[in-house]
Amino acid sequence: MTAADDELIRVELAPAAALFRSLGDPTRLAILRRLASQGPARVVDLVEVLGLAQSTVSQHLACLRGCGLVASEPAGRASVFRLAQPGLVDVLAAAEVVLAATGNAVALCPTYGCAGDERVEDTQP
Amino acid sequence: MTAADDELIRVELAPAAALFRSLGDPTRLAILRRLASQGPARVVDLVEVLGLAQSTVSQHLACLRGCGLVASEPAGRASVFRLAQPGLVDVLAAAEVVLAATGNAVALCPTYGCAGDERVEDTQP
DNA sequence: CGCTGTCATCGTCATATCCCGATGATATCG
DNA sequence: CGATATCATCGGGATATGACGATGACAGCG
Repeated sequence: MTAADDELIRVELAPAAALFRSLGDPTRLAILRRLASQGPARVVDLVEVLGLAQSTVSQHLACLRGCGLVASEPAGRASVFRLAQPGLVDVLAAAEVVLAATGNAVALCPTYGCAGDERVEDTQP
Repeated sequence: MTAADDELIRVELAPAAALFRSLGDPTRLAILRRLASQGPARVVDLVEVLGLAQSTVSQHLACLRGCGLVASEPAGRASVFRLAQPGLVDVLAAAEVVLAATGNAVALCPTYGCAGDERVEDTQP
């Protein structure tokens, strides 16, 4: 019974995990916040803001579009991307609440995805 | 100007990205949901539910504890883990709303973290 | 009609992530 | 006191992830 539950649990949680994983990259998160706060943007605008290669930004946008989180419309010879899920701002807001409660302890985790390499100077050097 | 903004953006978003990344693993997500729905649990209980090695579960718990998402108390020769951030349930709930809106399109993403390897047979073969 | 600007895709590489088995620490029971 | 149960940590290996440059497709400008 538990042997079957193991996989059932994973399958059940896979979509949620995939969503959070999409949000778990600083680049994609920056894209979403930019689209949420300043409205639609072109790829070249995001390239300017992010300071990454155009191919990198395009690939992240393809990921977000594939997940249904953003949508694109052709505009002239460019593509304009916009948020496709208004509910995302609620997710981000709820996350901000948790972050405020934890301080920035989230940056202290030494293992497993918790950005263990960032400097976390809470006190002055 | 943008050159400086690049890093500022990453630093600003790093904690949020780390939080989402913690939530972006099926195993950690299963742990959190279990703790949220059924209350505190010991490591051995989670091992039973997840069907993974004890060292694996312990490491995930160390990650979650390091991030301040769960807390542990010694109880006899065991450790009892519980949710440390009630706000997490709001994050999960907001995510469920987005998932319902996207269907399970989130599982279709061919690249970048969106679980592109899961089978997504919407139509019969 | 040729040219330029914008975007998508491909292949590759360095690194991070995740899982495991083995080992050590600590507390309870007989 | 010795034995056992429970957990934390270490080191390693297979895979996923994210970045880049190069190339191709497509629309608009001169």
